[in-house]
Amino acid sequence: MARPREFDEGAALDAAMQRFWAAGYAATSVRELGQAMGLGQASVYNAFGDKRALFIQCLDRYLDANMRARITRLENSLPPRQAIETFLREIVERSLESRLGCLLANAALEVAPHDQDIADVVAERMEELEAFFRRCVIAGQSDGTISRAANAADTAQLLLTTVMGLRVLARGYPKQAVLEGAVRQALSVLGKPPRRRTPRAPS
Amino acid sequence: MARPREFDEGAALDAAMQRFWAAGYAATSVRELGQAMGLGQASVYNAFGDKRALFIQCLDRYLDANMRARITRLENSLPPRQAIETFLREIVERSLESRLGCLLANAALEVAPHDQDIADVVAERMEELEAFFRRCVIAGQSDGTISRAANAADTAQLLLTTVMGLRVLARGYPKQAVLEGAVRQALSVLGKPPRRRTPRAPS
DNA sequence: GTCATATTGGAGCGGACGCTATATAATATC
DNA sequence: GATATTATATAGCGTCCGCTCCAATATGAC
Repeated sequence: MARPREFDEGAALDAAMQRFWAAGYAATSVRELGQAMGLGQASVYNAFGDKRALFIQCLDRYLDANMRARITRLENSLPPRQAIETFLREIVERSLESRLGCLLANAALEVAPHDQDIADVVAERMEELEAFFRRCVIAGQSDGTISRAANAADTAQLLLTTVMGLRVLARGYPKQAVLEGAVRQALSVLGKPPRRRTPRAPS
Repeated sequence: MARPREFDEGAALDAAMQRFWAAGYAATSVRELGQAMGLGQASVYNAFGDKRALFIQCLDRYLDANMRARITRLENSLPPRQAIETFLREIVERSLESRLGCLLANAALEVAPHDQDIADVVAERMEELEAFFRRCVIAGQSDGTISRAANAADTAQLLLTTVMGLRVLARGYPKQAVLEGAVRQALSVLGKPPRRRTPRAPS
């Protein structure tokens, strides 16, 4: 009953996401976004609302495509301890490839303190990541691959904090030795990795 | 030989620093800065150069007055393990008081990737904080208050990462239980705190 | 006091900002 | 094919941006 869109909304959102990711919210203009998306400004506003609404859609898309997809993939394909280890190691890999860091961390610092809606999204997703770590720790303690000495909630909170810290370092102090050392030491709180197939929990 | 300044440069820098700290670099205009500093724009440019130069001066001032001063104070007044513990606990306290976070972390995410000079400052100061933690860990291992099981460099890197992560959470997910749990678990890598006055190192 | 120098307030530069109004083009329905 | 509806392109709205010019003002050196 009307003229159809000439562009792929998903691809356009991806392009906008990349700009916000690289340059931040305030430093990215709607004109730049439109250019990156291959759209005129009118189409941007027509399809996605204003700049803030577009940012929220980009943030959601980023989190679904990156964080949540990674959680699902690792949780379904690896035993819990390895899921944690792989999660952190993948972040180090990405951080050494580029200085983009993490759009969630960037948004948490730049936008969340001044925008309640975005703050809610950020908090919700951080909680989601924390919950993933907590599930993994508890499962690992059950199957004997993670020490029962450490409190699961505390460990999950440290892992969340470590991820966010790594993302800051990725943009501001991207030294391989630092990232890898931090991860190595963070993982040490899980206890020594099991050498046998079905090791006993220490206590 | 000329008309003197009518304002206190330090106080003006402090006022500008607060604005950058709270709102970020891009989202703070020179007009706002001048207003907060009690200066006309001409005086701002005359005394501090352009916006970017002013930001760098604010960042330096922030780091000297906060990070470096704290390092010096703790290192001179406390034994090494307590210096680490107090550093982290003070950050948690500050994070629960306000959502300001840390100007260094904010700058690392927002500005460093696009400005080499600022990136250099950021990296330099991160290295400084890392070195503080490393000194403390090594000293604590010498006096027996910190376990020798953990690698000192790795531990310092984890502590640096934890600090940066806490600063992200402060702005985006400021839950007391999360901050405290993360710190508790991060400190656990130092080994159990000594109960006796002069405990032995474990090995 | 005179002069040279530096600071200050205010006006304003050119340009980019977020966003919108309007007019045209393209489609599904009937 | 006429109509209703949406998408696109262009132009432009008012505002704020970083920054500068300029006249007025206030000091130290002589």
